[in-house]
Amino acid sequence: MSKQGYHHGNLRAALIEATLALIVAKGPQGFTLSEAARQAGVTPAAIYRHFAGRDDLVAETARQGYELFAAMLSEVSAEPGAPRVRAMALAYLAFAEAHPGHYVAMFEGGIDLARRPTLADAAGRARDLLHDACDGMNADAAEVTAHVWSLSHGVVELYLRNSAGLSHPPEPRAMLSRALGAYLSGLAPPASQANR
Amino acid sequence: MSKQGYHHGNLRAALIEATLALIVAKGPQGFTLSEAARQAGVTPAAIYRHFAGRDDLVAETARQGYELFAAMLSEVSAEPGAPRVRAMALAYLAFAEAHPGHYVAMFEGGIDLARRPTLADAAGRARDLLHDACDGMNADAAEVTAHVWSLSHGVVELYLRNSAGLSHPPEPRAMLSRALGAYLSGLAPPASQANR
DNA sequence: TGTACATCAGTGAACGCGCGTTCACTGATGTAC
DNA sequence: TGTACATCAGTGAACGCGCGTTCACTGATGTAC
Repeated sequence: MSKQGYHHGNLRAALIEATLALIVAKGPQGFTLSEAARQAGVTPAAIYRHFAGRDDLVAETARQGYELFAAMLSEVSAEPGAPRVRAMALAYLAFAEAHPGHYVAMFEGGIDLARRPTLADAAGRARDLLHDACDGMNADAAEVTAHVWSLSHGVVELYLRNSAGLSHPPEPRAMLSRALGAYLSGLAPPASQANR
Repeated sequence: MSKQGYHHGNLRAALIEATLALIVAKGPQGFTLSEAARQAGVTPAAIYRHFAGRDDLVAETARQGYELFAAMLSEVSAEPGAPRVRAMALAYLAFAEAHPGHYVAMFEGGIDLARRPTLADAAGRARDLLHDACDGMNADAAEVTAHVWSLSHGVVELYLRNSAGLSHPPEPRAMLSRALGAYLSGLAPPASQANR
């Protein structure tokens, strides 16, 4: 279906797919333009018809990751307040689990967000969705956003991707869920308990 | 004081120092054996008198980082319970801030803990200190350890090291402290409020 | 104190490697008439 | 339907580069007597 001769048909998409596979297999550092070309059945030089270079390919992969992530966040349908915040944190974990290549390109790819406006926009859109969900909680929305994102990100890095190096890491989903339970109930004023 | 001729005097220490400086300046990926040798005023081949190779040098740097980190944790003198847990989380942040080279070597250096027993030991010792502090809280100690570590790690990655890519990241110390406040008070049973 | 010698930390040249990128090119596609 | 031609996606060879690692070596240090 691909590779029907001289013209590839959809090299651009094939290269991004190869990038994802290589990043998953060998880490963001093990990723190589030459190998991506090889995997797509094409000469390294062909890549330059579609991307400005190595960084551009990784950045575009990361951008698609942010879009995907934002799409997952916007599909969260839990009722506003604590349930919605919790569902979004779990969506973050689910995203990292379901799309490890995108996740790594986004957070460990070494791409400078500041120098890539379209990437920064996509990242901002995802962050805004979480921020909106955190609005109306019993604290500053920006700070709750930062807390929830930090907690989720830490769980993903240390236990899902296991950079903690544990031989038997805990099940991240239930663990994150309970952490959020404690945090969100602690956010409520001391007298009135739990999340309304 | 160094470089008094043919013999360096303390090449091993100088190489680790160069590794730290390079990792801070160019990221764990930008670190190069050749450049570390250059910075220490020595031929690349000289490195092999002290380390088995590139990975070994980075791993030893990370190991010293874990030792340093454990030392900082063990100096925390806050009273047991919530205050101690909070002080340790803040010590994590302080460590990452004061020793960025060590931190990056430990968590972004791409070293496989499982294949380096001495490294894993050092990491385990640091983790045990946090675990001990979490014992006696109102929940499973291992889980509280994971929660607190995740939260601290997430704050460091996203806001101290700014992989969130924000142009004006929040002040991480106060932010982490408040997150812990909510989490720890949420850990207490609903009726009796706050941390005893 | 002086000399012989073992030890070993560092040299410097060389290696093979795979990388990202460039260049002039060529083959396939699709549009105009 | 057929032919001429512009477009452009891919080729393949080449480049310069810096890397990690090896090797036989040499110069300095320090110990034995």
